[in-house]
Amino acid sequence: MKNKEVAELLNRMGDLLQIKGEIVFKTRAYHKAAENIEALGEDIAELEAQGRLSEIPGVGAAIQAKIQEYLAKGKMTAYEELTKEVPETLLDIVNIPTVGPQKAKLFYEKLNVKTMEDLRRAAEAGKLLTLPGIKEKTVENILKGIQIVAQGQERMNLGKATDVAEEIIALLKAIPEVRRISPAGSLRRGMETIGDIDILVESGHPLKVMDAFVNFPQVKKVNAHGETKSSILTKDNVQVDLRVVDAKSYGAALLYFTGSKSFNINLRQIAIKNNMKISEYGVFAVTNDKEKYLAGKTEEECFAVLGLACPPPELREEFGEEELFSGKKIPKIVELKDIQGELHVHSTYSDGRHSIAQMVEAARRRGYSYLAISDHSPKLRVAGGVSVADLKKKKKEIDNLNSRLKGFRVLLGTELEIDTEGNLDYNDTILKWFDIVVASIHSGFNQPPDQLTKRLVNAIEHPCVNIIGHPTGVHLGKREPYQFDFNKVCQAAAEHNVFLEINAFPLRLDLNSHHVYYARRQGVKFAINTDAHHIDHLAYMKYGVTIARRGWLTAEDVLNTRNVTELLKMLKKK
DNA sequence: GCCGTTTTCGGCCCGACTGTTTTCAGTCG
Repeated sequence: MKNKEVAELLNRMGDLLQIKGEIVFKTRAYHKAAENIEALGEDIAELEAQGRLSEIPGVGAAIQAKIQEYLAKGKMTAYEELTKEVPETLLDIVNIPTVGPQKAKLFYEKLNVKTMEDLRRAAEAGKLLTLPGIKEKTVENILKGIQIVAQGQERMNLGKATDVAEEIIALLKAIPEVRRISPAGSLRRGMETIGDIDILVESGHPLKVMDAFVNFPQVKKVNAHGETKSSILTKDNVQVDLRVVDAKSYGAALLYFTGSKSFNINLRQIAIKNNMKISEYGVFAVTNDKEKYLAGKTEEECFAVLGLACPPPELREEFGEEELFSGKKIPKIVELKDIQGELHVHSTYSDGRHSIAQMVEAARRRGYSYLAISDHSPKLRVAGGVSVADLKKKKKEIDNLNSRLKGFRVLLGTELEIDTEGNLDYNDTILKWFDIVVASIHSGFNQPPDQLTKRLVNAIEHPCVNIIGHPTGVHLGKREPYQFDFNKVCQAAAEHNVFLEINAFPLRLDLNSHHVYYARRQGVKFAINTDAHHIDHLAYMKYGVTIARRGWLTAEDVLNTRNVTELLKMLKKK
């Protein structure tokens, strides 16, 4: 799919136009079109082939022609022309915190600064100070900004962000002046990766809360310290932004700071159509330039005056927008308490840290009624794949446990290796011993997409395979997903009643929410598993449920919301 | 450059913080 490439190019074009000094609405049009293309569930080349490019919101005649040229010839003349006027390297400069298009333009035009290195030298030589509106403090911030970019501040996964946020929130809660408190931003929406952490507090004494916040022991650096908004960098380089508002604005502020950006813009437009205005301070009726406060104490109240139901934060994303603002009732999406068991965990039979009995005990403590112990198969040597001889022992151990346990069922599972040729580990006779088979790829990530697609589809078509484990192989921030035809895999999975896994391990979160949203519309069903290698990992289930919610899944769409009888019946449907 | 239930022109989301000014521009979310 060329969607990402096209979006990237349009984004760059928007940025360059901004530096060039084009009107903001024109540059915004490029960014808007890029956003919509990135959120597209379909292949943009496919849309073009069907003559449906103009159906993409924000794509009009001019941008459409540019996309067509790029898809046909692999280049965009307008972009190439533009880079002759505005050097591409200025995009790196805009990326520096505190430096935006205006300053980049100024530095380029007055000092011929083209690269980040040029800028650093100009700043250190004091040349920037000769420019209007630039004094020592600005130069200092630019140099700091360059350093931050050089360090490369990475996005963290949802698990780490949750841990950091919980620690800070616990400290804030201990301040007597803090009343309501909540995470906001991408963390509250449950995104797979988080850039910085937003926290919202209700308090009548904002200054006291802010002063305490910027003096927490975790703070390495204070970026901003105001009455309603402060921003710090923690010792492990996580940016945390705190906003403090009063009771009558808390709901409106929570709504606003939760986003997404695109969701907020949609809401504001709905407000305008109804002669209202919405900001972080509340929803207001607007008549003859006068504003009257209508709502703001809670999110529900704000949505209600706009005539809308309050959507769960996980749904407030661009890719579900059409469905969200269609006026149709929002379905009841899956919750953590719907989960009745897990189907992909490891034990000491392969590379898990705990015995089957210990894993089962931990699962029972979580209120589950079943657990499939799905250890690796022999071909994955590094993970101690289970030999056939050990498998017999394992089966006996599980049978013994089941004869003793009441109201709980241990299932014999396997995480079955799909080898580089697309063959499965264990022969068909042995595969029939398992209650459940999770087939996964752990090798040959760099094969051509066709080959990877073939391996996955092969596995799906095998009569014993029930689930495809961590379907894209991504390790967030560490390893790119392997490339394959996701659409073909979805079609095969839907056809053969094979469930795609939402792997809840924070490093993976694979499938991601885009995949889930798209696959659900292809008729795919899912299983949410933690891939636990330790009893503590079972707690990661909440992250998997978050991804499922972001993909608009109901309990119906998820295999392990069923009780064990229904579960086994569904597995037989292959 | 896009878009339309006040439509084919004239709008296009809103506000805080910083650093520079002395009323504001730029950046950020």
